[in-house]
Amino acid sequence: MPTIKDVAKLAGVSTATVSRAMMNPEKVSEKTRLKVELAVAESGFSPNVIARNLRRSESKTIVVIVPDIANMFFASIVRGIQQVALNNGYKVLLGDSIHTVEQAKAYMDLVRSKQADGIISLTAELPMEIRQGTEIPMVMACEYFPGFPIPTVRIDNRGSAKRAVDYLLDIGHSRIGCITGPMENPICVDRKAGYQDGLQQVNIESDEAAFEDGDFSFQSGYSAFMRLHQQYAMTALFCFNDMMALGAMKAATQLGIKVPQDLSIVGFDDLLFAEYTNPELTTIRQPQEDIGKTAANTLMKILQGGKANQDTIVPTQLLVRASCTSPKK
Amino acid sequence: MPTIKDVAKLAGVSTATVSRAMMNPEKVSEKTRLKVELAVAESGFSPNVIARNLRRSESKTIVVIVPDIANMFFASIVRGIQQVALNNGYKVLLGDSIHTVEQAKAYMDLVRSKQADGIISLTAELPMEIRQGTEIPMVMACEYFPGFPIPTVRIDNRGSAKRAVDYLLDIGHSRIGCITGPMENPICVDRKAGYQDGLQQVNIESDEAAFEDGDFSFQSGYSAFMRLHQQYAMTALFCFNDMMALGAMKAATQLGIKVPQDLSIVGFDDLLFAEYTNPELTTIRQPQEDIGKTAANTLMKILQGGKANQDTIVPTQLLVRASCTSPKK
DNA sequence: ATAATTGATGTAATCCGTTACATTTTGTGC
DNA sequence: GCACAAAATGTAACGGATTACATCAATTAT
Repeated sequence: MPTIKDVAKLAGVSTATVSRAMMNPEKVSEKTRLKVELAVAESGFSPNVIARNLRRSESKTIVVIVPDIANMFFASIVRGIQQVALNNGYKVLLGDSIHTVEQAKAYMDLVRSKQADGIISLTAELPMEIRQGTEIPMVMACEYFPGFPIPTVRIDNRGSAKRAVDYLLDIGHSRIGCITGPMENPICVDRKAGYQDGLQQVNIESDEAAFEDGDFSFQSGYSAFMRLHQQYAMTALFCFNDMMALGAMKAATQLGIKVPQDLSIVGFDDLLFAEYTNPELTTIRQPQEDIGKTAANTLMKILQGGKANQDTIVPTQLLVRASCTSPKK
Repeated sequence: MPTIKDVAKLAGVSTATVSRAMMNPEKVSEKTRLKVELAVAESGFSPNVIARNLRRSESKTIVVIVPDIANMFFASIVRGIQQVALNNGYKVLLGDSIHTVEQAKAYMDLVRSKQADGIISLTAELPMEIRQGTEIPMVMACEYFPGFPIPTVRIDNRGSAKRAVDYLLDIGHSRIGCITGPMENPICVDRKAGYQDGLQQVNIESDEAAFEDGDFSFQSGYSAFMRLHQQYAMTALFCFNDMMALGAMKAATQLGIKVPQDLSIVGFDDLLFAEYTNPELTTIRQPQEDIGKTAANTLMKILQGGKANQDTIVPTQLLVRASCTSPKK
């Protein structure tokens, strides 16, 4: 592999001039620029970016921490991040933390060791240290910690959940089951509050028997419904994500409960498959790619030394599809 | 950020000794090792990996090129890769090529510019140059080019497709539609050949009207079935992936065609949701995580200077679920 | 006891661009 | 044609680790 020295020799100039010709073309004369370009082409020179990064002490790389790469919810967000990052000359290192704090910490250390410039975390399962602030340029997306000194990009979880429940109430339901996510997760607390807001508004008392915990997986939705079905008579079900909604739908079908005739189901996220379930799934749409782009833009701003919004809330949308109908009289 | 010099001063030794104490502890005396460790802890030193990489001229990073990160099929493969990479001290840079050769090339350039040591490509949409061999350490997974000098990890597409068709024939079907992928893709050619092998074995003539192309997306499965339904009377359908199978299932349902009573459907891949469709989808299981691990192990071997198997074929499995039944008499 | 070997440590070159500073060239104004 | 400013280019330090080689001390063999 040729180095900048080879190019310099070939072009008959100094390495400094070669560097300038490539980085700040306006700083060299037309003539030498052409000489250099020719020499670059002839030698097939490609700069060693590691050396550049060392000198500049930046890596032009950001790390995205996802708690579970196999969870489809994160895919489109990552794509959004990637687009913005690429446009700004950054690469994206994807880190699957597998829901462990240690892994997340390992990825955060990449910034300390200068291998990455900043982090976008799609999980709140992070080391405690950062609770009291961190020098690491960092943005959280989707998840958050209340009172956390890190910019976030997320949705109005409480309002969105209320929106879903309002819809079910509107079409006549009053006994609405709820499959939550892990309740130590703040966004789940918010969504549960939103669910309760909805009921409260029409003076229905919230019943603890209406809740079952899931962990956002298909499987957990399935088993949560199996439990819920035994403890709570309902005509509608609100799930904290689409995967659990699909799991619940399978469980209901197995139990001979017809969706939507006997049970209306609302999900959350609007994953790609939501339009292809049978029946099609009514859900709260999160603009995943937008969330990714916004988070990436926020991080870019921070990396350029600017101050970023502390919190950006992106809008959601209720998508009414075939999985809901009015309850039978 | 403290550097190795600071640590050296603090420990009262040379930088060389500090470096040795950390990299080859057996090369320094017990006593100095402890001094150094203490100094490292006290100063909070974390080595600048960029500097190390420059000196060593390696980056301990591999790039994974996926054609579409939002396609769930790749998620588990990436996870498998990531596990092996991490165990070997490598980071994973995820590159979404968005089905474009230019993007793929940009990611390949990371190796030339020393930002990455090797590549695992999950797509065959790569620059032509590599057809005649490449110096870049590289492995392809899932996809491949026939007669391509790059190690691959993949399944027996032809045999697996035949297996699916054999099953449908076994349970009594003889008119079997087929939704393919893009036919410029060699794995699609193989699967089509497998389909035809199956029919030929029982002396059924292959009918071009039985085929419709898709592009592996939900949407394309839906529209392909809408077209296919008009041109070919069938009792069973074989789709080249699960997403298209689900799209086709939706189309059939909308047309009043009952699955599996009126139409049996077999997919391909066994994505996570395949068990949760309604009815549950019969499919060919690809061991995605294994494919990822094997590909990563192969690349590791290459990076260590070893010779890797040219091709590794991993086994698939037919998973019989509820989306198939014998045709009505 | 002395030479030879082994082990521990230090010195300084090296990886390859970038960039502050010095120097030379070119250009402008009078 | 001269003085001076501006533009172009060169020289060399620098980033922060690793490592070949040199040096010195301790151990072993003879």
